[in-house]
Amino acid sequence: MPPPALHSAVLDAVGRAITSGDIVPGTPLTLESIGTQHQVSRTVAREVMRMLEGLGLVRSRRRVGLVVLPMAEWNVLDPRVIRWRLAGPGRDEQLRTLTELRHAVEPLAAAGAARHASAEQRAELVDLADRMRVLGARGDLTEFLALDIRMHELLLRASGNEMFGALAAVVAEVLTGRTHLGLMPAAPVPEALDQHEAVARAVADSDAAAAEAAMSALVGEVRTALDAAGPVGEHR
Amino acid sequence: MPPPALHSAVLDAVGRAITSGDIVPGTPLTLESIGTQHQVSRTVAREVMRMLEGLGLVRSRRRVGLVVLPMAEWNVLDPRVIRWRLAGPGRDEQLRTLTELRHAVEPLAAAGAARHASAEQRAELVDLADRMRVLGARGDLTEFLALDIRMHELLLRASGNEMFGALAAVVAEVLTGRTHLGLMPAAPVPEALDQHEAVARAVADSDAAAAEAAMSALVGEVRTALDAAGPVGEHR
DNA sequence: TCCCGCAATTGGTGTCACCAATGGCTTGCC
DNA sequence: GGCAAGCCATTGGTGACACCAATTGCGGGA
Repeated sequence: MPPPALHSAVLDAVGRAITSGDIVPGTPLTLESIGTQHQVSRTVAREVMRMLEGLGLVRSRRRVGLVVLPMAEWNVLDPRVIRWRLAGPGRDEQLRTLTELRHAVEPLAAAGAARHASAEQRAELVDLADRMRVLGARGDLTEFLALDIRMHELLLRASGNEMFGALAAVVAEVLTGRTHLGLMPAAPVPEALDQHEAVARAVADSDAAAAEAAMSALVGEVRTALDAAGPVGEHR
Repeated sequence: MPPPALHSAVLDAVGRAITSGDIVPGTPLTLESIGTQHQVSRTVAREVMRMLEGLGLVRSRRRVGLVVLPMAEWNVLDPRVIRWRLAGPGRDEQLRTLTELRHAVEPLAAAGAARHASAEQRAELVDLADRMRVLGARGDLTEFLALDIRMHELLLRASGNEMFGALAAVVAEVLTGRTHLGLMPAAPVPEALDQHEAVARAVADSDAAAAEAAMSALVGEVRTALDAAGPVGEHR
């Protein structure tokens, strides 16, 4: 329903080219080259450039053009950057680091949710866990994914800390990426279902310590599963 | 040395106005109004708008203009947003949530650094801790701040996880904000110096568990100090 | 030969005028 | 009173322009 939006298409193309490594850091681009390359006017190239600058992918310098920045400067927590990088090479490494981040954040967020969640939120969490079990048994991965995302988003947003809430988009990208990349088993393993239910229950019971432990176990499980499934990115 | 850059000044002004709450979510802006308000052409207003859109502060809709989004949509992890919000009302709440985020992330990052840091990085950490002790005793807050930032950035970047590294800018904003807002004691408390040194030592010794514990204690200290210092934002 | 300084070139920065598309709002018909 | 059609404000996109800073390369002097 939103019209294709020209500049966002160009942004996507250039963003992918940079994050995938097709354009090496240090390479200078020009508005002219972007414009002609994507059949687009100078003005929209400028807007795209501003957005890329906001994502930390490039820096604009006079007389020199847009220099592509090294990865250390990238806004690797921005959902767009995550999506691009999950689609390119190094997605295993990407999933590893993101899962580690989840391991740091989500247990504390679950504990926070156990303390601060509203009655409606607690009820929805339990309901979600139940429906996940049903859908998991049926093997409907896309619907399961939607519930999974919803549950983690709910937990992060109910944590009483907007910083955790801001990471909901990150987790959503990770989950969808993991599913679409075929890294999920055909049917969710029973442990995962149990752990989701344990988290929901602990939050519903306002048991912060239990919620934190359950969430920690859940993400830890994901971590070992990732290590077992795709140890492709052997580095050093 | 970078020229003042016109659009970034406008971005700053509008960003501050939104994050401070002067412009309530739902309010429609127009490029025209932004342009005339800041004596700037429509084109640069458009670029500013694109950046604000990237920060999740506004969404642009045809025929309506730019609608200011609710706080839940904001990119609260972006350093610019953090700086703006730390300068406005609600900075206590802001510091609380950011410190909680640090509590989640920095201990794990320290553990990672103990495993992955290079020899140079380990040496610099120990050196930084030593110099912090010297400067702390002398009471030079601004120099101390620089070392503090450097140390935390080093730890996050050496963690072996770029996601943690991306939070270095966030931590830097928190530390500078805390100092410039006068929330630091005239001279750093001895405990803080000890804990920084303990972290540096543990990382140098490749003792991940000790590094994690020391960092957890350090951030925990900050947390209780904040609670004690400024319980202004009594909410519920 | 080497270094310093000056000047030309290049490409971002900012402005302007214009047209296309769209969607909220109003008007008017049924 | 409800619904449909058309108006028009406002963004989306293009092209051309003046301006200025920094890079680069040329030339002259030591």
